[in-house]
Amino acid sequence: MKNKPYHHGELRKVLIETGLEFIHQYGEEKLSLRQIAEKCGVSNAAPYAHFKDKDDFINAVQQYMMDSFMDSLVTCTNECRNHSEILSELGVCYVMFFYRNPLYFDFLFSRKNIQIRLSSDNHNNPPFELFRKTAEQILGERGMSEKNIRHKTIAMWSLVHGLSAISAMPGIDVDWESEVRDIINSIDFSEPV
Amino acid sequence: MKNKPYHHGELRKVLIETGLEFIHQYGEEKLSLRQIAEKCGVSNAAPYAHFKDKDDFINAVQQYMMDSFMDSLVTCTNECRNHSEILSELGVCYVMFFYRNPLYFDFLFSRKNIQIRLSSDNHNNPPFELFRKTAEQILGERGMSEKNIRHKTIAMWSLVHGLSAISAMPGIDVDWESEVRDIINSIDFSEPV
DNA sequence: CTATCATCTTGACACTGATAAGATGAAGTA
DNA sequence: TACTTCATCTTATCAGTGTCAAGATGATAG
Repeated sequence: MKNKPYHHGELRKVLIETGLEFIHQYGEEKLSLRQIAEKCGVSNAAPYAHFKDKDDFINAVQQYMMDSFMDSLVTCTNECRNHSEILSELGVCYVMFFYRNPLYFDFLFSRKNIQIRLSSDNHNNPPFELFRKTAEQILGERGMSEKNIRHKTIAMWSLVHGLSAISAMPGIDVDWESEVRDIINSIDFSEPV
Repeated sequence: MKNKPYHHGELRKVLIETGLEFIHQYGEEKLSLRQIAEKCGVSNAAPYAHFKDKDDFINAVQQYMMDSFMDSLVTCTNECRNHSEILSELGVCYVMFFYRNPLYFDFLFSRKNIQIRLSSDNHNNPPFELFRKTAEQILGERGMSEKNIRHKTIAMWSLVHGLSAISAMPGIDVDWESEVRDIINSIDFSEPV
């Protein structure tokens, strides 16, 4: 039980977690590095020992959040027993994550943040990569052409991503999860046109 | 040719247009009201005669941008000659708007901005409303059930909205428009499952 | 010609991100 | 033990921001 030791010990980690909690409640645009530092009981300049600037800090928080998002997606695919439903289950998991954490959506996918994470061929987007791999496997087993697989994959991810955007908007309080499942299942992705 | 008259004349309009141009180039998060005022040749407090605060200004710019976005969508539906293709053409128009103006996407649809525009039943979203009306008309003509229409409509809008999110990401330089058309057409929205 | 009042300027305030200079103390070295 | 080193943290300071109060301007109406 330390009583304010001069060296915090795990300040970097605590700063990130405090920032994450703050964004969960108030959103990125309200975040001030000085306030986060104060909440952690350190001076305003302390964070600069661990982060180059505010963008660097925001980036670290985003990395942290992206990891937790990816964890829930991977867990979902591992737990899914019915192989044929894995794509739609992955989609529901994706959407519900942002239904539960609406303020995360803008933060994770805003152009300002994502341009750090996307390479020039836009294939360095972790959730999209997971989708792509899963979809290619499922659809490939059914003998779909490569071009068709690509289109279906992008379509499936776009649908899910767009549903997430809706889920992150204010004022949705119906039984959204079951409707999301119905919507995703209402589109047949498995057959070529 | 006025030489700096004390009263600008149409400052409000010029501020909005300057803000729009700035966001087009640099994005919302870089925007400073003082800089916009300086670009317009007025003092830092001048905007406060026309806007309550920065949020109010941002909101006005967003309204302006939303109107121009809606204009291009409505024009698209009016110009579409082939009735059966109207939905997919509307989708392509939607997506390509953000392909041409990537920084507009976050600005128009970020939770921070959109919560001003969405009522509690989330049916006050102009582009979604246009989609809904169009889809209900097209799909209704084919005798689809009401529930199915709702699901297909949300699915179609989600797909298009998600594709827009991709289009607004950096590093997409292939022949995106034709691929977007293929992707949208690869999904059959007209038949119930 | 005068009064009104929206519009604009000046000057100030608190807050922010950022940096420099110095204080602290943990960990290694003699 | 005593000394050195160096990442970590504090204090002080800077420029830039949103915002407001007080006052200057001048278009417009009476």
